[in-house]
Amino acid sequence: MKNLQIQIEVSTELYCKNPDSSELGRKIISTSIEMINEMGFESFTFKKLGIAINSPESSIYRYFKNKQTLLIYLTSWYWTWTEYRLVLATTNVKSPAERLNKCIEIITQPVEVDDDISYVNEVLLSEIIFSESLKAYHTKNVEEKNKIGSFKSYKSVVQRVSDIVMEINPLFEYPHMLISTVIEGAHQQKYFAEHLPALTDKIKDKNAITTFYKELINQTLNIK
Amino acid sequence: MKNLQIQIEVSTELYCKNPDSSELGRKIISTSIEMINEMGFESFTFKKLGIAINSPESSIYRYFKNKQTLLIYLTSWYWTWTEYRLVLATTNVKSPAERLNKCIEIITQPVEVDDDISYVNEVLLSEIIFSESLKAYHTKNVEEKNKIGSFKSYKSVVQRVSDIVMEINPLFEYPHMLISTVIEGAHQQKYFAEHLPALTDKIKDKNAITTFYKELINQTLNIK
DNA sequence: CAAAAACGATAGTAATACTATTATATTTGT
DNA sequence: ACAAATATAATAGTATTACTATCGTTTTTG
Repeated sequence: MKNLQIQIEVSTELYCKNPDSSELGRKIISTSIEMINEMGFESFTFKKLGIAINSPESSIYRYFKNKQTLLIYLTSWYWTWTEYRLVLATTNVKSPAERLNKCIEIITQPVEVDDDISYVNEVLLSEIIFSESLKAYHTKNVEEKNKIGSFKSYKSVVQRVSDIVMEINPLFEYPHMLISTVIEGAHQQKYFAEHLPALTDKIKDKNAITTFYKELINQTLNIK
Repeated sequence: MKNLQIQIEVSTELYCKNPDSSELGRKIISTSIEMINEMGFESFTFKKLGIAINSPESSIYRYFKNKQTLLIYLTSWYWTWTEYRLVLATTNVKSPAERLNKCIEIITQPVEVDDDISYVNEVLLSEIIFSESLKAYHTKNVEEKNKIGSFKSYKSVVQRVSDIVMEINPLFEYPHMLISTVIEGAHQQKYFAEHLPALTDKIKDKNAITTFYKELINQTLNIK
């Protein structure tokens, strides 16, 4: 059941040629995920990627307009995949509070096991999302990118979890604010723990961040 | 009382030559604040700044090693200044809950009036902090920058507000997480409201974000 | 008023983020 | 099986960015 193959569809606006459609395309995705993880998004370039996969830079440009679009592609893939995970984890769970709890776990924790089937390493990809995804939408051309649907899958995840919040507390005025605060917060806190520990607290166990945001939500929505 | 001049001291590690010490230095600061606001940090370059202030690019490099360091200088200035504002707003307020409330207002709202005395336009600077400051520490060399004290003033603000949280609820385990979540969250929500509204909620009045985070904190700490 | 420091003007470099061209290899429709 | 279409490799080239270096002139300061 765990290993059934699902096909992640990414909006056609996010690539020139679908990387899923060829060997080279898949190599571009899998290798870029590894490289961005190792060197960070700024240091990563198409030239370096070309050398790593033994293809000229110009071939990569046939798949992606530029490296920002590649990052958006990756985040889009991640959030589409994550929405599947949310659906899977919440179907047949009656209690909305329990469903919300499950969702918070999924959105606040990096992925720990790769399914080993596709060319996308989900563990490394989730690391990228946690540490680099905000660079996908913190640019001068956000609105343009947003207009062509670049952030649709992320927004969809926020909407889905917000819907559960509204189910629990229909009078709560800021469900989207709450959920995007939790998602972005969880990413940041992990980053702080690794690089700027003074901005966060001693992480006793690896679930501390999830625990914190669960509590935050339960208190805010008066659950239990 | 409002207009008494305070001298903001920025760590000497953050500049080559103190921009506060010369006409050119002050022009670099005031003009870069305007330009970063207008065009965003990515589009801003020392070459463009040089043209704007009618000085060669190389003169700017005599003050700042590079544009990232300039951004860190600006954020450092802002947080040092903000800590003064926090002190001013909380001295002689006995109730810690009331002090915390005041602090949340200050850290979640952009500045609205400039003191018109110094060469630093605080209104524009706070806009930069809200929309661009995360770029100051989201780089490959964060730890190196952190080691030389680049983020000291930001950490100091987080610490100060966390101390109030601990005063209110000494058993609360995650005061720094809570406060940095609120600061970063407020910045992001403002950005979302402007560029990606689906990730936030209808902002009825301009204090909606502050209201949201005040409530979040009050609920989390069981205040009132 | 002499020495030091700051500034302006100009030039130059390596890296980045692309675009363009053309020959070769591979796929695919019939 | 083969011609046509498509994909890729190889190479070259451009504009911009992020600097560094040099040097003559002005300004400051002890």
